Amino acid sequence: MEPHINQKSNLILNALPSQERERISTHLEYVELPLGKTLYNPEEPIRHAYFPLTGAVSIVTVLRDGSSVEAGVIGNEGVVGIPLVLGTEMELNRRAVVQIAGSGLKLKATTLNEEFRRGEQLHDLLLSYLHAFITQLSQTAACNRMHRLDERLARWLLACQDRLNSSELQLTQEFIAEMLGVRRAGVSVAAAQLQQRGLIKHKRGYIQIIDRAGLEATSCECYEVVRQEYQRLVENRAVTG
Amino acid sequence: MEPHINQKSNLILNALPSQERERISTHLEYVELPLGKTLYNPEEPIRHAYFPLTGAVSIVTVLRDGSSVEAGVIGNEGVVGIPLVLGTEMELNRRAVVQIAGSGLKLKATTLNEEFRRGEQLHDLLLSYLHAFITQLSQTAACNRMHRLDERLARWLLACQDRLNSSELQLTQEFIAEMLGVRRAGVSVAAAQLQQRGLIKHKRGYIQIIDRAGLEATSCECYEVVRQEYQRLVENRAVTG
DNA sequence: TCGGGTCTGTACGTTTTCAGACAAAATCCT
DNA sequence: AGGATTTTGTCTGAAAACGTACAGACCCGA
Repeated sequence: MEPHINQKSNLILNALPSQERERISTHLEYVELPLGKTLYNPEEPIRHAYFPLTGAVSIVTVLRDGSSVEAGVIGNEGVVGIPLVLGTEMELNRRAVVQIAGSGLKLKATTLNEEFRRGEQLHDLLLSYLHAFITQLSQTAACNRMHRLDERLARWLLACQDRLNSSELQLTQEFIAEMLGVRRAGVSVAAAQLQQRGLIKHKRGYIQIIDRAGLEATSCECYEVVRQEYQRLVENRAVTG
Repeated sequence: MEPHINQKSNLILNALPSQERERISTHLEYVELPLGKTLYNPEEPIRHAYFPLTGAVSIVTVLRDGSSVEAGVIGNEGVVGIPLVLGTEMELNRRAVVQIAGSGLKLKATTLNEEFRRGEQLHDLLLSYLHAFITQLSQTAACNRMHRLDERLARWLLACQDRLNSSELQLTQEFIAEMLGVRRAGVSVAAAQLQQRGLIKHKRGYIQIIDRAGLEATSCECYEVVRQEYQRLVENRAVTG
């Protein structure tokens, strides 16, 4: 159902042919990804790419008034630091921040670039992943405009759980509000509503998903569309690649 | 100020070294891009890439209820059909539709792919352009959530004018509403407000920009952020590349 | 165990946008 | 010129989310 759950490995690295993977492995360094850690900021050079093993990293657009809105999420199905292979080492408007604590493997910017430019399997896998990420971005752009908060919250919780091994999330409403680009009080109301319908249970700094099917029914279509695209482009390749 | 205005050439093709450009040129076919023409639909194979010379193409996310929201715009600074080089020949959730009538050069999907995979200059230029496009998507995602309609309308009109040789746009409020993901009546009110402040003049199916500086002041920051990124990544390369 | 900091639930009036509708104006076609 | 069609301006009441505020609940460290 959710193939990228419960795997303590990175799907992109996994899909590499053994020779390529072994060569790259010698450059990989294990890192913890604690909640809230910033992997890069707008206008700062990106020094490493991160291949998450567990947990999730949020890519958020930062506005001039300091507010921020999540544009996409990256878990073990992807990699943080795509700009490095696109020929630039920074982003003007985005921050990468750990949303669910976990761990990953990091690779120096220059090494990633060299490997990418060899034009072997990593090259194609990254581009394929990128397409799925772009689908996520464009779907989120529409979602932010058209869908109600409760639908978007349900979508967001589902996407979180996909990157998690359990149904329990350690997140404050304040953090969620910043991701969804709404008031904290708004999240409070929406969460209460989901709980009242028996879909989640929540207390201070904690949300547990009780009824996943129910959440999927409440969520806007965006969850499903994005999931489908990742499955088509990343997970299938990970098997056949 | 707006280097990609007033050039009847495509910046990506322009930036190619002469040998590469000549080789590719033999495969290019001139096409008109009439207002409203659909270049591809969700879940349909993309058969050609389009390098606009004049006019602009809108990439819109299509939702299940048939409504749509613009995710990004592509003019002579870019190319329509990026998925082709990312290893897939379709998009699940997006449509490409001509927003400002013009013309372009089209290239068969397979040819683009072959050229891309040679790993020469086209490869790098497309990826560089892609990064700027991603910046546009992520900025729009935040913009759709955080900014008021009048600010977004101003932003949108500016982006249109950048792809145009004149200050006059042939567009109905209905069309604009669909791009911005709002009601037609909302656009009517917002446009009246901009006109009352002397920034634009509009009548049936027509908008003229009167005070560009004023529009820039009214627009949200998103216009400027995206413009800057295109300048950094595409236009500078077009000169030095 | 007590106090300070953090997090949550809830309230208020306000702003923005919505849905739907209708008539006036502009344009097109014959 | 006349009628049909398209486009626009405006109206109504309603929904959603806003900014702000405050008190209660919870948690942690001294």
